[in-house]
Amino acid sequence: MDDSGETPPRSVIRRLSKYLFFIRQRSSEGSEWVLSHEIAETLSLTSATVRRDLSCLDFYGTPKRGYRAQQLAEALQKFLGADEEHSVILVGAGNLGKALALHQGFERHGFHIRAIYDHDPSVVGRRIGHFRVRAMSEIENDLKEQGVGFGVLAVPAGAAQGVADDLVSAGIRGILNLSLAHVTAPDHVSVVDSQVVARLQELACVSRYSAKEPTKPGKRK
Amino acid sequence: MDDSGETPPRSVIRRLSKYLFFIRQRSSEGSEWVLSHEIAETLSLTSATVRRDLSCLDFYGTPKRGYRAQQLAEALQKFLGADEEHSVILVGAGNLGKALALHQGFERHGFHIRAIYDHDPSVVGRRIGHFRVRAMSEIENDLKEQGVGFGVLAVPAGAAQGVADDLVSAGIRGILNLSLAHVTAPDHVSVVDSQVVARLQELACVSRYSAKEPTKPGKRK
DNA sequence: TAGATTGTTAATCGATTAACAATC
DNA sequence: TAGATTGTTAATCGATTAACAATC
Repeated sequence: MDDSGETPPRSVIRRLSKYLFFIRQRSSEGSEWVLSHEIAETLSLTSATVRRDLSCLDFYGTPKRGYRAQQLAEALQKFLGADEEHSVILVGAGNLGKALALHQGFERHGFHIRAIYDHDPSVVGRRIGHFRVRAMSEIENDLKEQGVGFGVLAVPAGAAQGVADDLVSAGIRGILNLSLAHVTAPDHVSVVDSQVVARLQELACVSRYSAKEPTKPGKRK
Repeated sequence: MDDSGETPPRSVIRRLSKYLFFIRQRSSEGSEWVLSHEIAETLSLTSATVRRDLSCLDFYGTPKRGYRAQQLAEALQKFLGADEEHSVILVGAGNLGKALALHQGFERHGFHIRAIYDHDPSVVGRRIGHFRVRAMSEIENDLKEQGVGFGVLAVPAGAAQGVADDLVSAGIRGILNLSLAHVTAPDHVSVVDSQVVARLQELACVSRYSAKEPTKPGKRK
């Protein structure tokens, strides 16, 4: 059943994105139908989890046939907002910020970088791709004029919370935090973390422990 | 008590990294002691979670004083392997791979990039910083000679699983997957995901739903 | 000592999964 | 129809947290 109104947990949202990715692929290969246990096997899950996750959607499968791939993809896109265009501003024009600005991945998924900002006066005005780095002080006005959605924090850890506060008071809708600092915001502004180095550290730690337990049948896939 | 031998869940490992980050900061500011509820408040957790997490360590606090910052930092470093140097190879010399190679963050946390590989013959041999891109076919020998630890997948989604398989058979210890594809590996090789665009999608989805529920006292911080 | 914080147990909460009636 | 898969309930599992004895 459709629990409209209830925010699904992040774990579910994350899986739904993966389902969408897989189903688009299957659909482009010409499959008309997809089964819950096919999705599950591909993504190392159980079919019960897949069916339960899909029950968030206002879309139903057909016993014995499965889910219509094309239509399921559309329902997922709509639910996730993956069919919409989003505006993004990038704060921090260091190596990381530059890389993101030049990386095609954002555009390809509907996230359009509207501007890049930096604190450092000697960086303001420089070119990065087709952008010219703007001063932090311009954020507030820019957002007012353009009604921008999300802010990406590619600044040093020490500066992250301060910048986040500025973005919040400028009316940002959500923050993607790439710094190692913990960033908080009021309830109406979501914060999502994405730190490559932190994931590497996690990998190093996980692998050191799994190496210690020789060949215990693995719980962690 | 110290559960040595038990692999701690990834959620705990992730938090422990954050504790380490915070405690180093506190320590560098001159604090001799840290309290569980200080850590908790800073990171939006409860003090019970912090104390329970820290009980994985072979290190104990002192009732009424808290934890010695310097020593707790050392215990965390040792537990997480954050005091060790790690070798990493990078597969994929596109925009993302280039950015990581030039980004100082890896080095600064003890992850040394040993080599960069690419599938495309027209890219092999090119310079990226002080690296020269190597051919995929050289991975196996290189790993044998140098005993490399972790592989970072910065390749297109369609190529990810294939490259992962190659890394596994070459004896890699763990894989950091930056592609949108789901990647699997045998139990003894851990896979950790880190996809910036996926986190942006998550943010867009979360914020769209939190916007709908007007001012219900927020569960999600 | 009195008061506060730790380490840990037991209770709660939420997420995953097994199982099965409904159904094509 | 017989067989297979969905949607959903109930059971299980694991993670978080409240609560408190131990202790400095």
